[in-house]
Amino acid sequence: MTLAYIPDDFASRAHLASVGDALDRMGVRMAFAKDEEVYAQDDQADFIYRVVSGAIRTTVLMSDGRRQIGEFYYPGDIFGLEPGPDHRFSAEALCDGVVLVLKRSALRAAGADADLQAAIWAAMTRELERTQEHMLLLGRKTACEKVASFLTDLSHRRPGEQLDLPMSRQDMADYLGLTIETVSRMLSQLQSNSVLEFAGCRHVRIKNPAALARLAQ
Amino acid sequence: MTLAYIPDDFASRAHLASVGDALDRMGVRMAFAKDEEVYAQDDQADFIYRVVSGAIRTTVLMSDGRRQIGEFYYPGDIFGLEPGPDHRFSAEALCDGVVLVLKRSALRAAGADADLQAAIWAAMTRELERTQEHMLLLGRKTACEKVASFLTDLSHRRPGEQLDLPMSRQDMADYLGLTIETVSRMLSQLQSNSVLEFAGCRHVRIKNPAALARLAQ
DNA sequence: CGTCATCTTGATTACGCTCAAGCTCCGTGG
DNA sequence: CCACGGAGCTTGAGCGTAATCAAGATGACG
Repeated sequence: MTLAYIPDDFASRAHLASVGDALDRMGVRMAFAKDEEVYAQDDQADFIYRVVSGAIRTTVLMSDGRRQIGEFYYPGDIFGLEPGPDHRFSAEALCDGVVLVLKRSALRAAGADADLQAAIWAAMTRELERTQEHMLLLGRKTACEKVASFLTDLSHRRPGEQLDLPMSRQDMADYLGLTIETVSRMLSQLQSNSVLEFAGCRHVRIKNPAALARLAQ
Repeated sequence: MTLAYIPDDFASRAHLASVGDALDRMGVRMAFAKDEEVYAQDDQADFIYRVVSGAIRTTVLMSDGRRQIGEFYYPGDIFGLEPGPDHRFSAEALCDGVVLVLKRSALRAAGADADLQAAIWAAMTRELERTQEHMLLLGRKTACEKVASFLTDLSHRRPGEQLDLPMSRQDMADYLGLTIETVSRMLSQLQSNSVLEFAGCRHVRIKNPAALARLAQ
């Protein structure tokens, strides 16, 4: 990890935070290389983070190496919010990117910046909603529904003509509770059904969003 | 649902909340019958709840009837905490029981009751930790590991010589992302391996907690 | 004591996993 | 610019775990 940018009057600005995007003004920009760790499991949860560019995954490991991905985060998303004192998941960069980092104590010291507090509260809300939706997916959906749900969700979070996938098939598999082979098969099947069209394995166009949403249940 | 107990000077006491258990003094006791709904999916999340007796499950349904149970709550547990404006899951009584209910606005009006705030924060922390552990279970554990994890967890939350299960096999299955048949088979297997001993299908004794914990991974 | 929901057990099926080749694509260096 | 190499992806064959379908057994309650 390398410091990409530190505001020159970081400390003195803290108390001025009141309007607009406090994170932008108070935070420190840090660049992360692909697969670099932003924070580790059991680290103290002293900071909050926002993705500037690139993408982030949060993961938990079992002793035998089985892995579960908790969530993917894209530019604009806030992550690292945990009410407890330490992180239960680790966070890593999916690809090279930049993250804005803000110490929680600085946040408290700055007092009630209404906008920032609202943004954090909104992020916690989204976080919980997504986690609960993820539990339903893991517990009760079929492989096809899982993959369709994943793509539908991603397309809503990253609108655009073409969807590009910053994560590997292994990352998708560990997010969906599947194997890479099953993920690959489902994607191939969706392509042969004319729901998707791939232009290289990391670039998809959703040809039939309605059908995809239907398959996602 | 029936009102079981309303403090006679409910309103006047609110501003006195400062030490001890504010929930006890400010909350309203309500009795729920087995399978009765405490709150519904998409209800406004205006209240927080604490189990006094009995047990509660939170559930989410798919359109075709598939069900996922988010969590079980036992006496002393706080539930219904959601940062968003409405509930994503519904909550129902597993068996007849009593729940203490406190309106959030009353909570805010009462100001900073340090003990209560700390209890709520601790509950949110536990909630998130449990949810993340639950995701790992749903996504990456085998049927046997799921059942063993469930019993190990339950035994820690409800210590005692004998463990009694307030939920049906269907509830366990919907919590673990399995079918009732698989749950039943795993329990039978654990009994034949002398890890468990049943005295009726709702009462278990854990004969070998170490083995159970090992199977839970 | 009888009835019915709930739970257990058995037989069979199927979905997704494992193991095993190939293939693609991308970066690298000649 | 193209050949090479290798990680990551796809596809195939066979298997295994858990689901489904189908009887029975248990036990709670009137």
